Amino acid sequence: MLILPMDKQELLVRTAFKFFYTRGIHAVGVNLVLAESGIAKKTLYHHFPSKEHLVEAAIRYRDHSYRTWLISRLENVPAGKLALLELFNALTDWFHSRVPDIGHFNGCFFINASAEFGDQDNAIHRACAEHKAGITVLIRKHVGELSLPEGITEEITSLIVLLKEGAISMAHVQGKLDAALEAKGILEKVLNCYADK
Amino acid sequence: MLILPMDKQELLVRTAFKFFYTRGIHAVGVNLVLAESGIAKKTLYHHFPSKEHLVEAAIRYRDHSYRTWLISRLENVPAGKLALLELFNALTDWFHSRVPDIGHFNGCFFINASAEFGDQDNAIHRACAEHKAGITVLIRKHVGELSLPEGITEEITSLIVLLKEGAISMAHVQGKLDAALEAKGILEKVLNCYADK
DNA sequence: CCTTAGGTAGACCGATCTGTCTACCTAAGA
DNA sequence: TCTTAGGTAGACAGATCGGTCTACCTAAGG
Repeated sequence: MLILPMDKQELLVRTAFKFFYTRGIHAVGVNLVLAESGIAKKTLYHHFPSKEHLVEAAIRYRDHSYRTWLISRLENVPAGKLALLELFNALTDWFHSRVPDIGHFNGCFFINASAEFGDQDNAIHRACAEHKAGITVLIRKHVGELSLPEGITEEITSLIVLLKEGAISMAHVQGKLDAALEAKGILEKVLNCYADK
Repeated sequence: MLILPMDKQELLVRTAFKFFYTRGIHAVGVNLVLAESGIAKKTLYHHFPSKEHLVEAAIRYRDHSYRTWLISRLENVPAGKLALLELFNALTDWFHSRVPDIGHFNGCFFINASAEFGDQDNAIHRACAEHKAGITVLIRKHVGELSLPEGITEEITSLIVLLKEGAISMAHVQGKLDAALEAKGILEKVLNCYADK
């Protein structure tokens, strides 16, 4: 019986992500990642030319796992309005750290990383912006299921994205873990408003 | 004629804020702040027992200047709905770096600082949360001018805060500098919805 | 068994981090 | 004018940073 050797590159990325997410990127040195993962520095620099590339890999890793989680949440309810409301249920579970797949809540990794790399031209910042754009596309697709006029579809998409981002901020900065529930209540009301017209 | 000696403590705080805001807190060493301000390290540690205390001073400084700016913006329009919409005009000016008082836009300093100091119990994080709570109080006061039932007042306040935080996130992470205008449009529609009922 | 090639370990490098220390400089009061 | 106290300057210390280098270890092929 052969025990498969752990893929060290993936272990590095997962370990790096865990620390970058919980403690911040500049605050975490590669030595800590190496000590925790039991991997040698030479091996890290064999796989990644610099810490920055490790950070980018951590961002791609989180982008994939977060997106995968969110997609599956939205797929498991009937398309349309219910899926849009489910988004905020999912956020609430995330805020309360009830989603093992994506770990203990510590704000949005992409917002946090953008805060540390504020320059819009920075590769890390750009990767964060692309993640957000991808999530917006996902949301827009679900809004499209409502079969509203295109202008309204865009407007609802904007509203949902703004509410979502706002809820993440309030949950993290102020510890208002039910911010997404507030947002959900508001969204319901507004959707009814649109329906009445 | 006596030339008043520059208050070195204030110069330290202003210089520190400038760098912390534009480059991040962990990414900026005290040596850089000292070199830029021309102040000696001993003087810094005479006024502040540690870098962390300097960071807290920078946060208090920003809290004061930002709050002062926002209050004056909201005071200069008729109370009520116009003031609420003016909030988003002010945000738009901020995002486009058209407000010299508060400098070039680089996201919300308090969100950024919270990202670097994620622990809710951390003094820096708590100071950021208190700033946000203070701004929410300010907004609630203006919503109160609409003389709506208390529940509705709270709901509108939540909506505005969520839209504001969401707009800040989108403006910084994705560079959508007109996010506050989108939010304003949505707010107008929603307020009309409430009025119709 | 021997060779060889490539991944691995961790000592090491110069730079930079926060924070300390001594020596000095200046201004106020006798 | 002399004393004295406190703010100031910047060298310094010890730790840690990102990144490099040499020595080694292991597994495959002849």
